[in-house]
Formats: sequence, C-alpha cells, structure tokens
Amino acid sequence: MSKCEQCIVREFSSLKALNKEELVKMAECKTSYTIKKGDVIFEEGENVNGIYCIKDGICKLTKLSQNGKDHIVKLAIKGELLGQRSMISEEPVNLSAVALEDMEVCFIPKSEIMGFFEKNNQFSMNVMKTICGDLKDADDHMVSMAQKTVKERLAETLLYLDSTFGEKPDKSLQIQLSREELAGMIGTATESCIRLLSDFNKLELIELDGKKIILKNKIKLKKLAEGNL
Amino acid sequence: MSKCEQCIVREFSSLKALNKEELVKMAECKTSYTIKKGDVIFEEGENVNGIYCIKDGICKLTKLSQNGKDHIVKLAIKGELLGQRSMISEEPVNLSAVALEDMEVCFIPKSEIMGFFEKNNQFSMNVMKTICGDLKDADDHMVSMAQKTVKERLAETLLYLDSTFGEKPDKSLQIQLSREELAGMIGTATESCIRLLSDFNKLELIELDGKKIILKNKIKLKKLAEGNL
DNA sequence: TTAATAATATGATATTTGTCATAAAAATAC
DNA sequence: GTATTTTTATGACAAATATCATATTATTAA
Repeated sequence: MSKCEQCIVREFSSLKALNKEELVKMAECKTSYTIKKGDVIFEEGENVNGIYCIKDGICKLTKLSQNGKDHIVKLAIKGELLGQRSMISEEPVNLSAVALEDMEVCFIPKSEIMGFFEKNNQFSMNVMKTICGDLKDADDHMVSMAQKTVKERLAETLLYLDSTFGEKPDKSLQIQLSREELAGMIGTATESCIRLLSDFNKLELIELDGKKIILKNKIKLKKLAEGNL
Repeated sequence: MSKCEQCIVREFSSLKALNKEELVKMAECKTSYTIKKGDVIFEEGENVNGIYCIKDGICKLTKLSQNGKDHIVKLAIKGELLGQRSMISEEPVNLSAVALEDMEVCFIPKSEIMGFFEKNNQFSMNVMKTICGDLKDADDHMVSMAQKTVKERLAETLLYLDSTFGEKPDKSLQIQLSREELAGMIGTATESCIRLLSDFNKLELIELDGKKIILKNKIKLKKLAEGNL
C-alpha cells in the first residue's frame, strides 16, 4: 500500500490541506485501483459512498440524455477528486466516469472524508471552492450551449482541449477524443461534428491527420468561438 | 431594524443552522433593502462582498452571452441566498440578479458569514449542500440545452415553472415572464419562443390568454419534454 | 494476414431554428 | 385620452443542423 504522504497529486486537490497524521490515517483506509482505458469507474445512479482521487490518467464525466447520447459534462485529470458532490448531497452520483486512458485512482471512503470535514476547516473550504469553481464552469457552459452555434462551440472546445491538456511534440492535441466523444462534448450529431472539422480543415483553422488534430490558427479559432467571425 | 430571529424565511436556507446568539449578531450587521420589479440587485462582474437573503419576491439570475442576449440561468425565490458562490470563490459574481417582482432582501456582509463558516459546522454543510444542489441542476440543465430541441426545452421549462411557482386560482402560471425572458431561459430567439407557444396553443397543450399561460395537458407536455412525442 | 467491425467522411435531403419584415395588441408616457 | 413605445404575433425566407444513405479508412479479432 502506497503512502498518501508521498503522493504528489494530493497537492493539486483539496487534500493538500491535510496534515501528516491525517494523511497516514487516510493511507490506511484507501483502496488503489488500476483502470483500463474505456473502463467505467462509476455509473450514473450508483451509490459511490466515498471519493476517487485521480493519481494518473484522464476520464470523462458523462450524462446520458433522453435521446440516448452520452453528453460529456466535464473532463477530469490527475489530481482531481470525483464524487464529492454526490457524497455531500448524500445522493447517487449524477454522472458516469469513464477512463479515456489507463488510469490510477484511489478510493477514500465517505466516513474518512466526513471526519476531515469536521476537523479540518481548510479542507472544507478547499472542497467548497472546488465545487464553486465547477458551478461557475457549469453555468458558463450552459450559456454556451444555449446561445452559441455548433461551429462556435466546436472552436471553443478545441481551444479548451488545447489549453487544458496541451499539445504533443508534433503540435497535435495531447488528448485524443473520438469524433463521437467530441460531438458529445459540444452537443451535436457526430456527422455534424465531422463535417465541421472538415470545414475547419479546409479553412486552415486546423489540420487533420487521422485522429490527430492540430490547431493551426488559434487566433481565428478564438474569434470564431467568440462569435466574431 | 427587524430581527433575524423572527424572520421565518431563514428556515428555508442554510441560515437555519444558526443559533439565537448568531442570529442576534447577524441582525445587527445586516442591511435590508426594498427592490422594485426590474431593479438590479447586482450585476455580473461586480464585487458583492457578502450575500443577499431573499425575504420576499422572485428574481432572475442571468448571464450575458456574446450575442448580446441575457440567458436566465436560474430563478431564485423567497428563502434563497444569492452570492454564496462568488463569496466563497473570492471572485466577482458571474451572474446578474434582477427582480421579477417587488422584493425584500437583506444583505449580510462577508465577514459575518465567514465567521459562521469557522464556528458553525452545520452551517457550512448546509451551504455546501445547497451549492452541490445547484451544481447538479446546472449539469442537468446543460445536458438539456445541449441535447434537447427548443420545443422539448419549452415544454420542460413550462412544467418547471408550474411545479416551482405554482398556479393562480384560474390555473394560469403564477410566475409571469415576458416572451423574451422565457426565450432567454430556454435559449432561443424570442420569435421562435412565441411561435412555439402558438403551436402548443393550437395543439391544446396550453392555453394563452394575454400574458397568462395555462397548462392544459401536462401529461402530453411531459412526454414532449422527454422527447417521446 | 484476412475477415469483420467500428470509425471517419461526405452527399442528399428534411427538419429545425434564426432573421428580417410587418402588423396588431398592450403597456406606458405625456 | 391620445400618442408613443414596447410586446406579442405571424409570414417569408435563409441558415444551421439532423438524419439517412453510403463509401472509405482504420481498428480489432480470429
């Protein structure tokens, strides 16, 4: 069993507020999991009863819509905690978490976390700030979905993926989503997404090379995302 | 200056966790305001530095989108607290609050609230639960915006207004929004909203009488909202 | 490797939604 | 009470987007 004290990713999350003693206690009750690309960490409607700390890898948080499509609500990376909201609300999770790459995660039971809430005020504030950040993002996102065209949302999403996950040495987006997943992020039909990527390619805003996407003209993409093109 | 102890609306919010002593202290530092229909309580980008407790009336929380339209992110009623998110995140507010009817609100400065956070764990948990609820709603809403048609969103919104704000004696919706506001809630052009209301009227799903809207066939509206019609 | 399957791409077409124009009705100002 | 402005309503049309069909390419399995 690895020690939480020595785990650097905790520095990126609310857990950074925990002291040595608390970390030792947490290490004793946590469970580590290796998750394969495509595997489900938890599913919408499940009772999770704790939180997952992402040690490595990326996952998508999705919600199934009536029309049967998976909508990607958020992408979560190394250092983020999953399941906080449902734990606090004492409800089943409202999103599914699926690994986009091989992952390493640790599960910390609810009882342990609730103890931190009671005794460590800084930890509580950190969690609150994280959730408040998520809420702001969700509100912004909602307005984008409601008021922007699909084209604008695609440009916006490509820039988001670039700034959040970075680029490979060849300048292509680090994170590789399928066209279907990308469509599920911007809320459109897969064919429409593919078609718009082709259009962007022809306009030399991006360059397509198989699954790879290279952002060639970020300035224009930004203008497009903001509705000024 | 009215006493917070005797104010019933606090029972509906996180403030219900406060004890007598805390309430007395809060009553001393709060400021009460009367807000007229259409008045702005605070505007997107402002530093609010405290929270507003709605004693009476309804307001809309909006966000301006690039295309210049106000998108209504949420409606807030008696008992709700405004500005919690931005206070916790230590950021300017990301939404504007505008009164839809005459309102009475109390402003409680940040310093006071932060004191409660430190000393009253139940209060902290209540705030957290509220924000978690908002986050869940926002996620759900986001998926609706992204995956549902305008028609489905209109049906959904009408049912939401009915269940949240109730009906007048003549069965019409208690809350009266302009067509423009309704369009701003579902994320569509005002003309499209008007046109769909006319369609719903012809299909006898609703009945229009001036500004009044009566939901005539909630069962069909529900099916429509869920994409089964 | 080859066959089978899944992902990507694109055309044709239908549907949805937005925009602009204009008229009627309602609310507000003077 | 009349004039002015705003809101609601509707038609005509354009633009955006979804759906269905089909081809091509990439991936996976046998």
